[in-house]
Amino acid sequence: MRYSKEHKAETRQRILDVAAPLLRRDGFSAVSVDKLMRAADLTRGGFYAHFQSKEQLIESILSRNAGLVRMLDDREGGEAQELNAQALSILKQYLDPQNLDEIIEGCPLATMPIDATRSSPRLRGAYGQRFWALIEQLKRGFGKRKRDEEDAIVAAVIAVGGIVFARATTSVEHSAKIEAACAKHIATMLDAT
Amino acid sequence: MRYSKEHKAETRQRILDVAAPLLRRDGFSAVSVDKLMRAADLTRGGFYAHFQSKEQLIESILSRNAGLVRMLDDREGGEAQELNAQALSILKQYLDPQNLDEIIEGCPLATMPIDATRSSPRLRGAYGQRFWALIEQLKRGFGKRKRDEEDAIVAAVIAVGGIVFARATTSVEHSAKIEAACAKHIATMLDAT
DNA sequence: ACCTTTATATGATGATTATCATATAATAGA
DNA sequence: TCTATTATATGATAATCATCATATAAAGGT
Repeated sequence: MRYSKEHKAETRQRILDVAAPLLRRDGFSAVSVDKLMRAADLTRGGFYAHFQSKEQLIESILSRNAGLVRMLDDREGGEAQELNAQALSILKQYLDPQNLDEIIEGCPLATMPIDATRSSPRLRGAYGQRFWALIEQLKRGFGKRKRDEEDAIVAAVIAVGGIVFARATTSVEHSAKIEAACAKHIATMLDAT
Repeated sequence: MRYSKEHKAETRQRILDVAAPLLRRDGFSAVSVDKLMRAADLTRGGFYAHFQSKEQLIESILSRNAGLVRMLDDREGGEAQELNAQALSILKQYLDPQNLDEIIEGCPLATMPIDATRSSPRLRGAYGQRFWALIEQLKRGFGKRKRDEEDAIVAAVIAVGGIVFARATTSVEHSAKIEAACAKHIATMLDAT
């Protein structure tokens, strides 16, 4: 080997890190291999030494923990009560209008659901697994009632959906109202648990 | 004029009707002018006699009432109580797993939020207005409490978001669970109103 | 210092894109 | 029947796409 042992792995990682936010912002079809490699200070030719195809790159990105799922993953352990409080605090932060462009651009769940819907079963499956991982994480903090899972599903839909729809309008007033209503409703749900 | 007076208007309408489901299913960028005109049994050249640009066609489509908004629009009038019951029944139908591909493919709110997010302010504004129209319609049936609007927002996010995320996975079990949990939660919310 | 192996770059392919200029076809009014 | 006018079709442009074959460059082991 002529390049240092880690060189290729580092480059691969760099491609992933550079491509991920581009794909979230512009969508699967608007980000060409050429663009993303240029963004990583490389040229398109080398891409296929790291990934079999553009689809496989996207799958790698969809399969990583990121955005809201990662935020919840980073919680410390604790009793259900405490996990619940942590989740609530994270969801509030997630739904803070100040983060609409910042944090939120980093969350694949909120930025790629329709891209995933229109993609191959493979990619749709990868997205679905991440969404379900979110639900499982929310369940962790809940009590042992029958409606655990249902409440976790609804909380996930409200949190991520709130971002999706808040982003899909030009009215900052409407955006703020959507986020505030979603945050409040989640707080009510989690408090009542 | 050599063609009958209505001819051109009819053709324009046909283009809109054919293009709308294509755009919802495949997204703004995947539907070329060529494809959509062929689907309307025409050729790409004529397109620009009807629309200034592809963007303007999309704006026309986003501005029409369709999907869930139309379903609620078609309600008969009545007292708040009755409007509320009608809305609940419509939302249940909307969230019925049986309709995931059928009715749902027709709802721009559930199929285009991310396309809108990534588009010009003009298109994002058109989408946002339709989403807010849904919220206004849901408010109609509610009581006069302070939380009217907040509840309507949350109901809208759960209904449309439920469809968005149910569609974004390959697992029919997960899809069904998401839709069921969303339908049940909306029922609880509206009953309590 | 050099050679061999591997990472990246260059150049090319054939397909597809939005848009427009120009050509054709269709028919209402004369 | 003919003509003037308008709706649609054809052909072209320059850009972009994913992918690959081939060329170059980089540096570890000798």
